[in-house]
This record gives sequence, structure tokens and C-alpha cells, in this order.
Amino acid sequence: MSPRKSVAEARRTRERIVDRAISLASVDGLEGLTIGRLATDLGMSKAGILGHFGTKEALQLAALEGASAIFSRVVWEGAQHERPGLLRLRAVCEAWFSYLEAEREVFPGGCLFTTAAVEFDARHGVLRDAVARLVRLWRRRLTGEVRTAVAAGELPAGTEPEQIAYEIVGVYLALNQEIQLLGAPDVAAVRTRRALDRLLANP
Amino acid sequence: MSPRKSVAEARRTRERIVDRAISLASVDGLEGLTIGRLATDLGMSKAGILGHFGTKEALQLAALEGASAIFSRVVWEGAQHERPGLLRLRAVCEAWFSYLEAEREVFPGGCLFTTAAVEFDARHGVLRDAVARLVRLWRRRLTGEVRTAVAAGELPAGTEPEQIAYEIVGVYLALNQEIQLLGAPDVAAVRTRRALDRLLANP
DNA sequence: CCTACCGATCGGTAGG
DNA sequence: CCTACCGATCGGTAGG
Repeated sequence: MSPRKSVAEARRTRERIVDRAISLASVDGLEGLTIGRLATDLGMSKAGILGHFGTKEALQLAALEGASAIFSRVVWEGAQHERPGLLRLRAVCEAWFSYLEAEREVFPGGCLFTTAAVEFDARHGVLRDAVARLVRLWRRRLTGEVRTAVAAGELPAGTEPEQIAYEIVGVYLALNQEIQLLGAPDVAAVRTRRALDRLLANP
Repeated sequence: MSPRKSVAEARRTRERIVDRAISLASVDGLEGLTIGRLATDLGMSKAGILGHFGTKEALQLAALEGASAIFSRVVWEGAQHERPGLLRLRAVCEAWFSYLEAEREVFPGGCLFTTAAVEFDARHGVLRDAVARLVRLWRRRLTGEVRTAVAAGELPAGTEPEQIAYEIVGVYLALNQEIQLLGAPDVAAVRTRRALDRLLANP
């Protein structure tokens, strides 16, 4: 009935699977994701899904990388038009905020990274390693932007970039909790901006 | 062979089950917890486990409440000998720090709350409600301690207790990530103390 | 990409 | 608290 699709069609199907997997995993976690549920949602067979990835673990990795690409595009690349340093850092934080609050159609269950980071933080394996690598990468990027701001004299000379990046991440973890678990996006918005303003106040 | 235990024995068995459930759930989450695994670990039958709780959901709730009791005892009650206000708040933060870093035998997979808060933040049901209630309770306690410190003049007059409590939670979420996922407890210790010092600096 | 399977495990129940 | 089950679902495979 539906065999022998072209390479382009197969790639599109793969993308559909990954998108749906991201969506499901944002709610139930990457471990809670099941091939059967995915198959039902997409009107495919389980074997049809699995054929694109081989194993569930490979599917989970693909979902994680897909989510990473979206995060990077929305939060990071969306701020690259700004001048490096404090301006870009603030743009990144604003984009991150919108991402957490507004990307509900892509991640109905909230940021897949935050979910995955906690889900795999006590296990071993390629998924934990992949999540840790992405968290480190993101932290390094934030640190670099703070460093640029310090070098440009936009932040006090004694400022430690790693420390600020660490605290920014903390603010966003609290924001995620406030939005997702406590359902208070408006309160979270005010508190997040206030925390960042204090953290990034000009000298 | 082992029927008709006394009430006291049954309660002890129940406690053993809950302790083990907390331990397993700290690694695999409350959804990843399975009755079969629990039974194997404890040398019991699945029916023997389930008899104490009725359903898996009730078992999950019991594990969550058990973890809550431990958290409260270690972090909150452990600081009640300090004078209310900034001193007690600092003692709470220190106890929280030790709890996250040292309670590895109770929570081999890290703080069960942090895990559960993310795990259920996109779902509905009694578990989500229970987690949200506990997070709110904990936040209220922190807020109250900050308020006392402000009233005593130990923190600047304009300080907003809810804001400080929100940021403290963020610092600890970052700490949990640094310890569990990135495996850097020493770095985390320095950054956490620095963040708290700035947050709770005397006027 | 499908149908038709596989063994394993899931939560839960009956009955003692 | 046990044995002995139940139907459902899990990830995955064979073969086309």
C-alpha cells in the first residue's frame, strides 16, 4: 500500500515522527514516550516508526536533538542580530522567556531540556551524556556572552562570568517551575525580570 | 508462611516499602517506579506490596509524602533552633545544601521533589496536585522567614520576601542540576554560597 | 512502510 | 502476605 517512498518523503516522515515525539516527550518525558502511542498518533505502525531509528534510544536521541535545534534557533540565533555583550545577553534572556512562555504548541509540556535534564540526571548512558553535553554547551554560550559584556565594561570588572551564567540558569529553572507546575506565568514574568535586572545591572 | 502479622509488623513493612520506593523513584521517577521491581528488591510478591496501598498511585503518593517528611525534618526542623529571621534562613539554606549534597543513601538519584516537580508539571491528577501543594508550602515557609528578617531590619526595608524566596529556589534548582547532571558538587558549593551571600547580604 | 508475531513486563485481582 | 492468574502494553523482529 505505502511502500517505496522517495528519499525526500522518507525524510519528511522522519521529521513528522520527531516533531510528534518531542511533543509527547515534553509531557511524559523521554522515557514515558512509547512507540505504540507515537504510532497511533501518526496513523502508522510501530514497525514503520522504528524503521527510521532502529531502537527507542535512537528515537529519544533524535527527539532531544530536534528540541535542541528548536531551542537554539529560537533563543540563541534569535538574538544574534544584537551587538555582542550585554545587549545580546539581554536579548537572549528575553527570547528564552518567550520560549518558555509561548512555545506551547511545540512543547505542550514545557521545555523538553528541563524535563530531560532531571529525568536522566541519575542514570547512565548516551541520553544522560547527550543532555549533559547540551546543558554544558548552553552554559558556555551564556558565560561567553557575559564575558564579552565584562570586557566591554558593560558589567563590573570583578564579575565572574561562570557565576552569572550559573545564576541565570537558576532563574530560568525557577521560571519553568512557576509556569509549568504552579501555573503563574504573570507572577513569574515579573520575578524573572527583576532577578535578571539585579543580576545584570549596569555598574 | 508469613501471614497474619501484627499491626506493628505491618506498619514496619509498609515503612520498608515506602523507603525503598523513595529510593527507586529518586532515580527513575515516580512513574518509572514499578511494583515488580519493588517486590524483587524487597523479596516480596507484587500482591504483598500492593496490599498496603491498593493502587500504584497511592504508593506514589506515599513515597512523595515520605520524601516530604524527610526533607522537612532535615532542612526545616534542623534549623528551628536558630533565631527566626536571617540566622534561621541561613541555617535553612545550609541544611538544604547538605541535604542535596549528602543525602545520597536516602535519595541515590537526588532530591525526589525536584524530580517529581518536573515529572508531573505537565499532567493532571492527584500527584501533580500533591507536588504543587508541597512546593507552595515550602515557598511559603521560605517567604515567611525572609519576611521576619526584613521586619527585624536584617534585610533592607524594600526587600520583597516572595522575590527573594523565588530566587533562592532558583539557586537550589541550579545546584541540583550541577550536582546531579554535571557532577560538579565543589563548583556548585562555591557558586551557591556566593549567590546566597549576594541575595542575603546585610544592608 | 505493513502485518503478524515474540517474550517480557506492566498494574491489578481472586482466593486463600 | 502468598500463588496463580488476567488483559494490556512494552520494545523489538521476521518477512515481505
